[in-house]
Amino acid sequence: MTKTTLERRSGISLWRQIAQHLHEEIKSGELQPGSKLPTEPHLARRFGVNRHTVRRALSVLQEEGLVSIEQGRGTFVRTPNADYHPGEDAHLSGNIGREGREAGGELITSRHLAAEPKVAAALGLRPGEDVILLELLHLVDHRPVSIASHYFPAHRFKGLEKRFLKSHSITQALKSYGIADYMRKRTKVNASLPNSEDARVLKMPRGQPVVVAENVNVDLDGKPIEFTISRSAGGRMQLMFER
Amino acid sequence: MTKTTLERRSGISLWRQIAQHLHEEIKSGELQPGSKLPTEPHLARRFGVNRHTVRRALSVLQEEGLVSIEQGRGTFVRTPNADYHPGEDAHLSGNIGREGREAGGELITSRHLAAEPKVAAALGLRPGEDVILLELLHLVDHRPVSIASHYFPAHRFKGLEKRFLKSHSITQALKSYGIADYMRKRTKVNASLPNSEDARVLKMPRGQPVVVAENVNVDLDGKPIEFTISRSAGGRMQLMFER
DNA sequence: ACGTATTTGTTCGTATGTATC
DNA sequence: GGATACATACGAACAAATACG
Repeated sequence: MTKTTLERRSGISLWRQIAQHLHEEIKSGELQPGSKLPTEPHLARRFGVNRHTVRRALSVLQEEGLVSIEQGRGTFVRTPNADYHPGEDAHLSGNIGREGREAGGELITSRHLAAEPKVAAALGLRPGEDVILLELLHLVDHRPVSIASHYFPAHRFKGLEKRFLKSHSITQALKSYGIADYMRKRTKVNASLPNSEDARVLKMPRGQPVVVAENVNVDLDGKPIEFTISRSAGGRMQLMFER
Repeated sequence: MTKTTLERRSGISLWRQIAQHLHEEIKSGELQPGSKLPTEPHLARRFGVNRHTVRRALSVLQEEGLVSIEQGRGTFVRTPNADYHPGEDAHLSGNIGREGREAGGELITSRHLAAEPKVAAALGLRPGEDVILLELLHLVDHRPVSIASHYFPAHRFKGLEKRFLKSHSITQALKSYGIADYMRKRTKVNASLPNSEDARVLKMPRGQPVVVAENVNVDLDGKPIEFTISRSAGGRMQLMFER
């Protein structure tokens, strides 16, 4: 048992430090999935804190889904579910129009950045290529209901930010590049807890989930022109797919 | 300050009882949105418990989004966000096939019950009318990914449970009632945290959100025949709407 | 501007209950 | 039944953020 020292009166509470420490040990593989963590009294001695402090940290890991705490048995590293990739047998399919996206919203940020692998793959680019990000806040009745990050290949849409501001409509801006029409190619829907920034902007508690929808729009030739990730406050609005 | 008595060693922990009590006071409107709750020491005296016990209960309400706790200021009833009903400007539309639903799954429960208002409205019945509930667990690679509650009007589909068990397919069972074909009318997608039962069945932590999809299927005359509420483990599978 | 009271946040200590091994 | 391990509850003290005179 190596005693791990924490920084006391550092401004960061001990349970947060412990949670972060254990989080990293799990993510790094030092603590293998399925393995049993040391007992609470053991961890308390290791970190030199009270058992309550350890319990507070463990409850955070449980909420994150990293461990499962089982009374009388112990605390175990959960088998990650990231290794599962949804196959053809686990999805719904259909055609989605592009209604609703015209409403646009308030522009939060607009900048260039290097495409992360996920964005690059969606847009058919190489990771690191220049992309434009427009981040819009969607308000309904003066209440924020969703944030959407729109990514575009920069080489094809130089100056998109300015053209967007003229009409305040993505569709209009794209038209000025000769994109007469485009269509939604794929939409993936998922749920997660909001990061602190999204929670703040959406004025929602971090414990309340958001619906995350990712979709790719392609032009009439089938080339990807836009990748969107939207986060909608759970309970505040509902994505609706209607016939 | 009216002292509220709790049931000690009733099998339900004190903090749960307090959380439920305050939850109801908020939902009933006894505690108005924006109003300040009594201080923690005050609540502790009122319920005759330690301040820690009150804090545990308050943290639950905070995670539920019912209150916001602010250091140095107090605890306040949050303005509810349930008063927003998504309108035409806040939805996506499109056609959704019914692929993926054939995969069916393992039957968890099958019973009759009185239609709750929500179910009744979806099926075009009066609240309290007899409905059949089939609850299916959907497995992929031996891992549970979603639970779906399927509601049917009982008067139209007598003995549906048995017919379902013969083919293990809802579509097949409906065919035996002369339903040649039917279609998805509307799908609403949302996110929430799972109840303890769903979390247990899906083998997921309660802190991790689920995607909740509600949809109504109608026959070729447009009459509702099935109302489905599915809960999918966030991160484990993705609903996919594809062109 | 400052000090003080109020209110929530963190940490420790202790005791007892409940589930599992 | 006994030992182990997590769950609940109480009490005390101090820290940190806020409100107020």
